[in-house]
Amino acid sequence: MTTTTIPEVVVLRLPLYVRVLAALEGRGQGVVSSQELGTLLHATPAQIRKDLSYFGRFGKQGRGYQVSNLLKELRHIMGIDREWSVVLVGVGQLGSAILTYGGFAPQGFNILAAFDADPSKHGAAIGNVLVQDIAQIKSEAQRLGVHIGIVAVPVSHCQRVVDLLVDCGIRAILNYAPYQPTTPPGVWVRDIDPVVALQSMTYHLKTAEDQW
Amino acid sequence: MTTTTIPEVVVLRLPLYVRVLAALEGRGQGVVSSQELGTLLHATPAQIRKDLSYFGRFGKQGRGYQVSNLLKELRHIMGIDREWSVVLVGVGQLGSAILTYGGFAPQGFNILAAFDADPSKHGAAIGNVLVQDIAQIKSEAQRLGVHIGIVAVPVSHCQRVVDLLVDCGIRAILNYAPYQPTTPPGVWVRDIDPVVALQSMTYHLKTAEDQW
DNA sequence: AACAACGTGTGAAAGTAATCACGAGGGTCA
DNA sequence: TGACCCTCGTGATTACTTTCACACGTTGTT
Ligand SMILES: NC(=O)c1ccc[n+]([C@@H]2O[C@H](COP(=O)([O-])OP(=O)(O)OC[C@H]3O[C@@H](n4cnc5c(N)ncnc54)[C@H](O)[C@@H]3O)[C@@H](O)[C@H]2O)c1
Ligand SMILES: NC(=O)c1ccc[n+]([C@@H]2O[C@H](COP(=O)([O-])OP(=O)(O)OC[C@H]3O[C@@H](n4cnc5c(N)ncnc54)[C@H](O)[C@@H]3O)[C@@H](O)[C@H]2O)c1
Repeated sequence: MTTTTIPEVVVLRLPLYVRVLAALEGRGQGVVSSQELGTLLHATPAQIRKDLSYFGRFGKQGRGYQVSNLLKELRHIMGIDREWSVVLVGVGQLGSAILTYGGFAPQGFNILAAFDADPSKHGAAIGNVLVQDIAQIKSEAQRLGVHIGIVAVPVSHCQRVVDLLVDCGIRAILNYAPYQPTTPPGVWVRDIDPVVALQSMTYHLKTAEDQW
Repeated sequence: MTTTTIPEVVVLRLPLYVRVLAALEGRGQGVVSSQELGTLLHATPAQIRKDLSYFGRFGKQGRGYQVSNLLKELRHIMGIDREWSVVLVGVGQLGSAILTYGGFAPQGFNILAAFDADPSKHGAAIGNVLVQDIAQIKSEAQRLGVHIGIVAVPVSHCQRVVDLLVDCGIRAILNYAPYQPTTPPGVWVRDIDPVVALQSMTYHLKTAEDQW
């Protein structure tokens, strides 16, 4: 058995592949070439083929890839052909918006519980969940069999909340606080920070301006 | 004049450098070594030094970097020592949340106007801005001298809205729709999609599970 | 003043990732 | 059936990134 370990860049691209394949399927397209996928993904055909070849041989020479089949395979590879249990920590402005956002559940990410440190929020119902005391998180997380945590607390609390989630056995964390928490090996973190995204663009805007 | 072009990976890291330097400054720390920065950024000291060396020689041997000075320099390099004018397109659930989020203005990103296609939203005041008709965007963007656009419309409208922004002369776009729009060269786009972030983690969760 | 400890800046080396380019098949149609 | 056009999968190549390792300046100590 030849288990090559997959480059992380490839793993980061897989969800994008799934996203466009799902769009193609929704549009009723049966077959797609690496050429066409490349155009849709702003990547070269060679990169698409190389990426997919890490996982198997899904295409047919002379034709391309069968959309529905490739989609099914990739979903399985990524582990998104199943449901994942998610908890949210921090039910403020952002946390409330996340709870009412309808984009997670259809993708198999079910936010089963929400926790906050502020007692005045406990018992409130937002989206489909009841806000609970953060002190309850360990027992609840274990009871619910939670896989993933979403962090929406102020920067100053980010690290301690992440530590808490790790202590609950959670090994994947989506972090909205503008801070990179430290985690033990085997715990995955993705940070979302729109300000950082904006700032990496102003560098280019400025640089374009500068060459007068 | 030796103008090496800066690797994009480096540009993407600069905002993170600024973020931790600002925290260090706020905490009153005067000097920092590449070693310590590396720890805070989960990077090697060598990488920090190499990254900074693209832009100049900011450190002092045997000591490290003066926090406030390095911060000032990086802010200037990134073009975030000034104000940027931003418009939002799509004032729905997410768009409204963005308008009321207090995290952009302190970093110099001023959302000056918001546009929506739905007439029933026109005239509404959300955050500090009035929602206007999308038809007005070109004249308004030009009047306001807008640099950056934020897109929060449904996927189906993403490409056309992006095209519109480009037509307004905007060359930096923060896109929240789960779709990668096509843009002409010289236009910068950053996509934010929490689902994609989650999906790239489930791959690892699944893989960890699989090795029983 | 000599020495030790420290930490930068940077070429060189090692490690990753993207692209090239081509053999091998699949599909189509006369 | 065979000629021709497509497009995959992949080793080889090229390009890019990270890490190494050390000369050299700075600070502090005796
Ligand atoms: N990435 C993004 O798109 C984005 C957008 C908005 C806000 N943010 C960030 O998200 C975070 C929250 O922002 P917000 O506007 O919702 O702030 P907020 O103050 O409205 O909400 C924070 C919530 O976290 C709770 N909290 C604090 N410490 C806690 C703890 N230890 N355990 C559990 N709950 C705790 C508070 O009680 C509060 O309800 C901030 O870090 C902010 O910078 C990110
Ligand atoms: N990345 C994220 O964190 C995140 C979170 C939530 C939603 N989203 C995405 O953001 C988008 C908006 O989500 P939402 O929940 O706010 O949806 P929504 O339906 O509440 O809002 C969309 C708004 O866009 C407006 N709109 C549509 N077409 C337009 C056009 N051509 N010009 C101007 N305005 C137009 C609509 O009138 C509506 O007000 C969706 O693509 C969604 O998937 C992303």
